[in-house]
Amino acid sequence: MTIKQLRAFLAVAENLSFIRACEQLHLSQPALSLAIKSLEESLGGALLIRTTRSVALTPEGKILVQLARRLLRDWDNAEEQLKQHFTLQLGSITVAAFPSFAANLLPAALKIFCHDYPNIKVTVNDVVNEQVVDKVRDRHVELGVVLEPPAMDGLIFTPLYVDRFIAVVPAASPLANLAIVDWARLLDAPFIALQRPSAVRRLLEESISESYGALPVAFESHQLATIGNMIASGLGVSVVPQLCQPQMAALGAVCLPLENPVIEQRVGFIQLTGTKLSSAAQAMAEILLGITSKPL
Amino acid sequence: MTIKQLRAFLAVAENLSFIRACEQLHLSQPALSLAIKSLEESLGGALLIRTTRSVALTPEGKILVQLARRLLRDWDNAEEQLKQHFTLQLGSITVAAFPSFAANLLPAALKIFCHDYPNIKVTVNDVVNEQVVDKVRDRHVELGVVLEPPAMDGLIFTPLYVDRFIAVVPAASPLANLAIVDWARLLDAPFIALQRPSAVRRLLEESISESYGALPVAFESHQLATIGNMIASGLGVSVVPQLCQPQMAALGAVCLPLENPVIEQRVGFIQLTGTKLSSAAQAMAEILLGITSKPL
DNA sequence: CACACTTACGATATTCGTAAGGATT
DNA sequence: AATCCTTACGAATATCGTAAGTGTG
Repeated sequence: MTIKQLRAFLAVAENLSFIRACEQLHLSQPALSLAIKSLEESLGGALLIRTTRSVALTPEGKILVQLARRLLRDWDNAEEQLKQHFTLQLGSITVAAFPSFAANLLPAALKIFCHDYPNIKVTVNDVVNEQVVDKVRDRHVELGVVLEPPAMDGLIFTPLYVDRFIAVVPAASPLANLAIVDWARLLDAPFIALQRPSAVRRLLEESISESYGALPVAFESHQLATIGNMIASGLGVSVVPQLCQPQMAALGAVCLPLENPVIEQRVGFIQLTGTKLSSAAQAMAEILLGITSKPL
Repeated sequence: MTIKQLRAFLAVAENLSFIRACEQLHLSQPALSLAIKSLEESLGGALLIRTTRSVALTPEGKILVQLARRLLRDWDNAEEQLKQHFTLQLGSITVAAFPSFAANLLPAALKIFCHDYPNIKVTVNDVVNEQVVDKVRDRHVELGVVLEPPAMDGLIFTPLYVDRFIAVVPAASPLANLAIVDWARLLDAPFIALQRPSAVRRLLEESISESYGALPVAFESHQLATIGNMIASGLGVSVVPQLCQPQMAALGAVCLPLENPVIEQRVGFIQLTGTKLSSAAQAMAEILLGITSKPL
């Protein structure tokens, strides 16, 4: 029994005519006749009772009509569903991103994605960098945006751009008018840091420990917005990824290039090795690449 | 997308290996490779990610695995179910028969049928002759056993045997020792008749009205067993189809050939024209023919 | 170099359409 | 005679298996 045979049978059964079924199936009469015959042979009995003037169903044929309707409907639905997944008319993706990316760059990507593929459900996880890696490993998410992590066994990292960290100071600070600031001068002011665990916090500590020892943390918060507000209020200064610049500026803090040392860190997305991204995730990855290829 | 392709895909997906799937499918590697390739092309995207050393599913492939399992299971079930109907391993029939047939000849047929086809459900309707015809017409039953009815538009009648009606008298009756009895002598005794509506009753009245006028009914009952018992008790005599002989004899009544006039009536089964009997009903019909071909 | 999948190609099997046949209205 | 289904047969198509190719461990 094949799909074609079953479609042929159902067409004949519903029309009670070979000729009308032929038109519907775009098939010649003899081909249809043979198809039905071979179906009957494969099932072991007659399905249709043909007189030259009329076509009728045998009792077994009636049973098959019911079965065939359901089988073909399910078949077509499944086929259509999968095609829609490939053509991005249906599906879902889950993405994780570290907080500063999720807050600053991701919304633009999501906007484009939702516009281009309105029928795909997107779930976003805004978690600290290490958890992004974990979630990709655990298959909780298909795609993760991270500050390049040190160990990535079983993961593929695709770089998006290189982030150069920036200093953030109050507008009233004497530093605010400098074209560039260096760490020595920056650390004169009280330092407001992202709370542990945070990849940004860890990076800062690792980067300056050699030259300046421990980070002199005056205030801590998990939230970038809180840190931005604290800086804007003159409570201290901070260092954040470049991509936070718009957010910090919006809160009234001043952003400055930073040197001695310059802190650069690659940002990219990760996926499991050995698995291919779904068409939907692939589309998302391409949008991310498109967004980050433009200068920030 | 074809059944073969889907089976091939599922085999590969479950083995995560083309080679192992080949053995399972009895197919060469290249053929399998091509089958998967054409399936992917027809669906518009990759389902499997092959490195030379391993085979993995794409996200869409995982979706299809779920769909394919269900589709193929349903497909195979349907195919098997229909084959079973044809091989009489599954199915059901409904038969109607007029009461004296249902009581006397049908049980033997049912016994053979149930022995030969234990998995087919049989429903029997024991109703008066006219209702047998109605039930076949209404499609309430597929097969009906009747005393040949006068009008049979839309029905096909297949004769089983010719029934010659017999006289039934008490063992104590002077008639009981005759080799044959005629109506004139029989009607001297009180007549016990089947109650209307009954084809047997109607036949008797039609057959003797010319020679003897109305039937002199002393007692009436719907039940053959009751009539038999009444006769055995000496309350009167009756005339019944020959096929009731065993039942009447078992109740202690004496059966005699009857003449002047001889009443003969064909007994057969009816089915709707334009419809073929189900394999199960066909088998039942053949058993009925077998039983009635032997002398009663 | 051994294994696993893919590509190439000739052979086989199916399926198709045209033409002829048969049966019923 | 007209209609509708079936059978017959040559042609197009699809599928298969053998053999060669490719890439990885």
